[in-house]
Amino acid sequence: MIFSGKKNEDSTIVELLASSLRKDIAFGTLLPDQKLKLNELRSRYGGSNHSMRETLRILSSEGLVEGAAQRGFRVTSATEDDLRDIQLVRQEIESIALSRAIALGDVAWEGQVVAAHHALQKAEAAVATTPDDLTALEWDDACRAFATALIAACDSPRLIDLQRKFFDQSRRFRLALLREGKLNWAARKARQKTLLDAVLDRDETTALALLKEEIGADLKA
Amino acid sequence: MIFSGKKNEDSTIVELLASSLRKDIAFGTLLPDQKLKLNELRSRYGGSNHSMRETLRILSSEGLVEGAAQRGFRVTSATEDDLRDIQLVRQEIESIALSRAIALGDVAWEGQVVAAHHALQKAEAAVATTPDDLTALEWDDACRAFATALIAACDSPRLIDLQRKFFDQSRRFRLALLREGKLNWAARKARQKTLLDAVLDRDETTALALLKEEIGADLKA
DNA sequence: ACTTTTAAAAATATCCAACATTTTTGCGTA
DNA sequence: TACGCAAAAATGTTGGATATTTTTAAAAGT
Repeated sequence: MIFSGKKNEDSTIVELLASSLRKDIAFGTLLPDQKLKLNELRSRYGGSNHSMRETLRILSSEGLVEGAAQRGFRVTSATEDDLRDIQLVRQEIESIALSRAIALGDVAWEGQVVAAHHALQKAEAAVATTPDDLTALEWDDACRAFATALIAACDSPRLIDLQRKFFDQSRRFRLALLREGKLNWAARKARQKTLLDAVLDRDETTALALLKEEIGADLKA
Repeated sequence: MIFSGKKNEDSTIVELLASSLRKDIAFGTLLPDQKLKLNELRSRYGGSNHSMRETLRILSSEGLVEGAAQRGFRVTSATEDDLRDIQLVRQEIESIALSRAIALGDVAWEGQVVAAHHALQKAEAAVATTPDDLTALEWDDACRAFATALIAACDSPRLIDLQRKFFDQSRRFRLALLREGKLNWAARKARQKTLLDAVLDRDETTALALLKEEIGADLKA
């Protein structure tokens, strides 16, 4: 790989804006329920009003932002109920997908999973010691990569897409837990290892239980 | 209700455009994989450059259209694989939601379901005899309303949203089956009635099995 | 004081016209 | 036939202008 790991696919302005806003929503710079006025956003992030509108449409489709006709956009709220709902959907979607992946996956898939798990271990260790923003982002990405790898072999583009979407919706909550130091690193490490082993053993029942637990622990202290 | 049943919520141009395009995609006026050039669309549906772009972003978030950076938009393809995938996701999502609804629903919910079933019966009878476009649309809406009512009590806004989204993705396929006269009205009627009864009896196992069958039959001849 | 009304300000939604950049197309040449 | 290049087409982006709607603030009436 010549151009290093993190490929910056922001080929258009709108995608660039979307990335910036996504990050700021994840880190809480833009708070839940905050009104997103076009001109304020433009002076902060740049871009024309149309680009910004398009950006907000995109974020809206990702569930990070909500728009109402004639009334503009606001950051999606993040109540206890929202958290529960996201968690529920993630558990269900990823369970279905993981079942299928366990049934369908080949050796190449197993390789992906092992690699993603390895990267995740490193990232967790790193963020546990030095929890700055950049490390946090990399850790969060590693979490996502692991979750994605687990279901990569599910043979359903739409399930994969849903997994991605809901993981992104859960970012805010996970990063908040990290910030508050409420993550149990030892327990996570053990659970992730056990999950990995169950997956490699094609032990569906155990794997699903652990996956649900992992998703739950990811979002609630 | 003063303003009759079908509330036209297209308060903005973009929403209006989106409705038009949605309909044309559902009916196959816009074909799968067809390139959607902004200027062509504008001369056909009206609206400015930006309104049309925003519209396409919306449809894109609904899975009806796909966009690639610098390469514009095209109607989402509709292969056998796509059909299978949509069907799979619908079955899984709606199963989860229906389980929850059966567990959580109250009498008011049962009422909704009964009402939606009744409307569906009428709509199926109507479309079976006079299959013009308008009747077809009303029938399709009744199908959606029934499916929506079934899961309305699932207490998960996101599951409800997913149901809506994937139902809309499946429209094209269902309307195609209708056009080709491949729907078995008698079997549908019987199945829907049995499903209704199972739901009212809170017989989860039977209800789920029938729901999956119904979704399958809805999309494959 | 407390609504209700009204007027002003702000914000959203839309359009037009222009331009830079990228992709696609058509054609001539090796 | 395949290749490369120039022309044409299409996308992405901007700025400015305007209509409409929502929000805010002030004024009026009870």
